[in-house]
Amino acid sequence: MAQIIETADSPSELRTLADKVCEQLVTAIVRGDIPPGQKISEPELARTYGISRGPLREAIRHLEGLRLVVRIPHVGARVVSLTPEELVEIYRIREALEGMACRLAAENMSTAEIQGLRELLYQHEKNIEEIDGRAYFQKEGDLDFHYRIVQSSKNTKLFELLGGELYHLVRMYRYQFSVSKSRPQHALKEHHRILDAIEERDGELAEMLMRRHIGRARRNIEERLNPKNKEERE
Amino acid sequence: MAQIIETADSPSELRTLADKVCEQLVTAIVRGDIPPGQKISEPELARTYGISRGPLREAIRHLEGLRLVVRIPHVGARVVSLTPEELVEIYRIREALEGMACRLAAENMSTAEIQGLRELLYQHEKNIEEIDGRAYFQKEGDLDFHYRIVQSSKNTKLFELLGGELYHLVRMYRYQFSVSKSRPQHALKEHHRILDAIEERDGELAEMLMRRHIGRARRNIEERLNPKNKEERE
DNA sequence: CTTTTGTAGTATGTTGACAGTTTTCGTCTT
DNA sequence: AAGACGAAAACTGTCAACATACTACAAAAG
Repeated sequence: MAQIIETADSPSELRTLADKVCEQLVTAIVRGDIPPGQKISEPELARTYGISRGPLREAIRHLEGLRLVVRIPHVGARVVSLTPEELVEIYRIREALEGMACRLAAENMSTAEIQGLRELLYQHEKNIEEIDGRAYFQKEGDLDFHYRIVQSSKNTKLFELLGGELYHLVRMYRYQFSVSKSRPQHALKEHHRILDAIEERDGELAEMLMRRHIGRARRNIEERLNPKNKEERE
Repeated sequence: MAQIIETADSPSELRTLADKVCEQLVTAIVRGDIPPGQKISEPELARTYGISRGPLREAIRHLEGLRLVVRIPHVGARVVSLTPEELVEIYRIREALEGMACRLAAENMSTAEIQGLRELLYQHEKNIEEIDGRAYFQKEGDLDFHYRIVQSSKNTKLFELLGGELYHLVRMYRYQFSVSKSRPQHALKEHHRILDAIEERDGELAEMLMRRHIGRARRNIEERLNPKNKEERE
């Protein structure tokens, strides 16, 4: 019995049941509590969250738009199961989009935002040392950095796109494939370099570094998929 | 009394009312039949389409995901009214994304697809001569070209993104601001050049040409917004 | 005359029930 | 024993009614 949990921001009463349930479902799917490929049973979920099927169906329709579920008329909805190929596709898109976001961030990010982001990185550093590595930084911390940069690009449409469906899908991947021990210290160093470029208002460099950064992550994934053809990677 | 009109593909019966109405509403909004900023009255629309509010609400939820309407809890949904700034933002995103799509298309497009696309361009040429210019080409024809290239990039996620929400928003802009006499012949020539590069499998050049092509369109928009500061554009 | 407040009206949010389709399971046939 | 047919159960799609929140208008107070 999951029940609807009120989230910090947004004054609870002012949001519809569908909105609240949708948010619950997003986190449930992203965290893998509802595993990929699983059928979404309307009656069951309605009982679980203690609501009727009306709002639930609206929530599912929204999840469909977020590409988190796939719906077939008269059959039902299933949680998406990302193929490795699709994941690589998403990383290619991130390469292009976040590269651009980084360039814009270098132009538009306020000094206060830069300082705040630097502090976030220091915090990440501490977390890595403390827990000797992986969990927090891997799962959400890293994405915080990227999220903030996109936010600071001041391109609202870009933020909607990357902060919306793509963001959720990448988060989902992080939890599911449990990114394991993939170079947290190295990534953190790259984050610092990117922020350096932004601080110096060098948009061109910032874009390049971000593209490289994400490109490396993509190649990391590709390698894990086809461990054989290593000779092909540059 | 609009009634639900059956579309060619997809066997009517196999789709839900919500899906059909959603499609109807998309075209109605894109074409401006429901003008930007207009309130979406559930009872009124339900009467109009002869359905109940249940499926209609699901359709609206989907439109919200497509960024075609903005919804406020307990208040209602309104058709988005794109600000010129947002439009420029979208064109910046297209620049990055379609540039990438073009490079991928140069790598992955089949010769049959290339030939089909070339024929489409010849058809556009004829249309421009016949009707002395504007309407068809401006409104939908041009986007067909871009749509097909994205399709031929063989990156399904990219196609979902550009062929989904962004595509509808750009289409909407075309109808609303009625792009007027903005260089159809010139654009067509650029299309041919882009296709040339794709045919020669020169991804780098194809990407550059596409970025320029969209960039010009963006500057075109920017100029119309701020006709004063012309000196700023490069 | 402007502002405020209360009430009526309307729209949104939610529910439960009904209709039609799909899936499942048991039985019968080959 | 394996497959096909058929009936029952479960689920999705749709609807109409109820509850609640907002909106608008009018009357009263400053």
